[in-house]
Amino acid sequence: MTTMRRKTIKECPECASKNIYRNMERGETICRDCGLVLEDRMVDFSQEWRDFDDDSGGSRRRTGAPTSETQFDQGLGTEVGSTSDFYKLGSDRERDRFFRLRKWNIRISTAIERNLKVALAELKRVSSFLRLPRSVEEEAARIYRRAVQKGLVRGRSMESVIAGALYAACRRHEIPRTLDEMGEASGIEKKEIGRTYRFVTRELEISIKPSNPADYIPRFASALKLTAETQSKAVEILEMARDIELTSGRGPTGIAAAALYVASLIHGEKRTQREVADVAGVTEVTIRNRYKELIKKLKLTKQVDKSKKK
DNA sequence: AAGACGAAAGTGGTTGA
DNA sequence: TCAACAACTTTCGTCTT
Repeated sequence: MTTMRRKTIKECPECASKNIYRNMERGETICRDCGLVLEDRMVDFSQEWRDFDDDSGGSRRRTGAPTSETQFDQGLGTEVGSTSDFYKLGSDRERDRFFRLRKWNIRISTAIERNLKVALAELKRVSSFLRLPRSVEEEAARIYRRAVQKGLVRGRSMESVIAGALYAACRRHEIPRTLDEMGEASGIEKKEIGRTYRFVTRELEISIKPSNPADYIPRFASALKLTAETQSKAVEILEMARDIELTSGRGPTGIAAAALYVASLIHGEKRTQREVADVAGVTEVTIRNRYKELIKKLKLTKQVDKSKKK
């Protein structure tokens, strides 16, 4: 069996710098010199764990596969006997008992577990589409499992609960995806995802901090091919904005987009409002509104004008 | 001609009586 | 349960580069 491994990058293809920073949690690899996000959107073809049935197993096999939230039974399924055990049994009574138990066990398991199996396959599909790290995937699976146990899926589609769980997991790990992205990946309308997300987090009492606009910056900046300086300028702007309470109550993506827009103006690598709006999933109007507030309240007018004259 | 700007009306969600 | 409300969107006409 061949296993495709993710190539380890040692040097930045853009500027040949070796100053590479790898953030496993976020699934991102970033060049510290030019700010290029190297692996953010790379496909992970690697196997999640080794196939224990292959012929290289044998002597190396000590325990089973690691337990995992994304295996429908945590990889520790039980089955009462197998039909070959049947012949080891003595009396008729023992045989009766054996079959009864076996039948029941299968009946109980299948309903719930078959659902979980399908659900977790869907979860994996969506999460790999979005290139989410395993930690987030596991968290989402944990949330989904609890939702099923509490009967929260009833009256809702399985897919929307999956999407909601993933959205929540991303937020908890501070690598938020927008509802638009989640919608695109899952094929569920973003309204619906938002609804189930709120419902599930409320019912399961999962508390989630309001997301920090700065969490969106690396991804947006990378999509717009902005330099590291512009990116850190945007973060700087966000910090200033937060200090004077410009950020509360506003949609975090809009603020992040506006900060990036302003930063791109200041650093003379201008992007149109349209371009920034598209990657951030907001409208130009929202960017304009946030942008006006920013330059007014933060007195950035001079900086923007200065770079215009160049 | 493209981009930026701003007014006006509409949408979906939250809040408080 | 309903109405007021804030944030954001859509649409469109006008100004600027």
